Amino acid sequence: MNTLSPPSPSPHVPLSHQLAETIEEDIVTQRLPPGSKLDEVMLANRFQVSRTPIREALIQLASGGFVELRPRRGAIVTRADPHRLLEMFEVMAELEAYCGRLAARRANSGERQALLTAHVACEAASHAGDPDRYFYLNEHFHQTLYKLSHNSFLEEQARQLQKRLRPYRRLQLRVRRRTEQSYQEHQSIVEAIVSGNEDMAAQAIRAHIRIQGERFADLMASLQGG
Amino acid sequence: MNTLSPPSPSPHVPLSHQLAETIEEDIVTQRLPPGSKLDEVMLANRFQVSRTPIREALIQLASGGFVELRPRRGAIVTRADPHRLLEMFEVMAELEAYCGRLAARRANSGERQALLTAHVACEAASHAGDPDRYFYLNEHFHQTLYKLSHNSFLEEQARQLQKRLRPYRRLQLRVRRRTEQSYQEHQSIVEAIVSGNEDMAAQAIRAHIRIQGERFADLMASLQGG
DNA sequence: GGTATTCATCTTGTATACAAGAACTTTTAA
DNA sequence: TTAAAAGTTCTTGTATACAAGATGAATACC
Repeated sequence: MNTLSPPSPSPHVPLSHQLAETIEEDIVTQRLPPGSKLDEVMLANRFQVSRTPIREALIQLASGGFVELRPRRGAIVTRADPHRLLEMFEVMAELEAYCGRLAARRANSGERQALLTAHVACEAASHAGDPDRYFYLNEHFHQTLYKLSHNSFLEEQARQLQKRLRPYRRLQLRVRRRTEQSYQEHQSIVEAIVSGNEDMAAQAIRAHIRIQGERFADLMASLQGG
Repeated sequence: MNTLSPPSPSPHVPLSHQLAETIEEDIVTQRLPPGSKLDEVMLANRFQVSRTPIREALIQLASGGFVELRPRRGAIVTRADPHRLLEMFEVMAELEAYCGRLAARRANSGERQALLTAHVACEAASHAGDPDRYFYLNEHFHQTLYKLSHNSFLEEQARQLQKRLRPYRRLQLRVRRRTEQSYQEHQSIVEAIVSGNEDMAAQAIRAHIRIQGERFADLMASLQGG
């Protein structure tokens, strides 16, 4: 037995894992909208595999909250009702606010610079009102924030929830001048963290995330009413 | 060999789900300690089922963070290193603190009474220094707290993490006079929530949870050193 | 005509079969 | 004696087979 070289991570990735990632991507990008039925045979044919890895992928997705497994009645893409989404945004706001607080406390100068860089990168897309590009850069900005917390578990939790809320956040940016407003909010966040103001960082982030939940609620209400 | 109780017969729930619950219970109660190898054939024999539902259960457990799936090399019970656990306790502290804040803001008088009842129930076990009984009642107290947040998503997240940290919290209560101290801390929490003092509730809970993480770190350090 | 019931079909849940990589054992070379 | 190499066994990953509940259609009944 060789004790010097550590066991290298197996290069082999199970099919079910790859399938889960692919299907999850289809869900968060709305190619598979909430409520879609996920027929095992259909998916098996589509990906040219047997039902076994498909089922295993669906179980992973269910554990992540992306799909709902109804015993003996198949899987559907989770459809979150507005109230549930508000709750999720509430939790997201707290998680991110805590990331910000820790970032303000723990981030070194290089990391603060990285956050600033990620922020500046958003500027052009914001002013141009390019929601797709802004969406991408915005995600990067927030993920940078998570990393600066120096708490990898918190970072993972935040990323997971970010992904889960992705379809609903995406909608927001189509609202008039939302990208510019979002960018302004980022400005306050960056200032607070760079200057090491924990409370201000937490408060700015909380407000930033909450706005999305509330806007979503408004949107849903208007759709109900119209 | 240790007898792991078979899954309870429940016709409409998939086997894999029951198996996952049973195995998870064995993990959080340390009947399957961190690092244990989870051989698929062995588990299949033990539960008198085929490997298929066993594999599906393991995937669910992996998504919940209870086991680690190493491609082509089998599953083991997750062994969290001390640093990781500190991180998890940090996040738990924030989640629960937020539960407490929302509870102080939102709970009605009946709910406040329920919390008080759950608290008082802990008293006898605390003074008797009965860690097992206190552990059970303590979990109920905290779960009541989660419910009072009036945010079911937050409640679920908190319960999940509570379960995941269970093996490590359980250790704490064996420490001398820890049950009494825990009970005292609960006292401050209850007072804050009943009186509707959000900040005090959040702060008291944060401290309460943090102590566990820090005590755990101390314990690990002493084991390392000795 | 509408509703309940029975039967055929389809889909899911579990078991078994087979293929391929990992672990272990034995052999061989220095 | 130690270490590398080869061969064997064992375990996991995927495919297929089969059983049982769910869906839907046709029929019987009011």
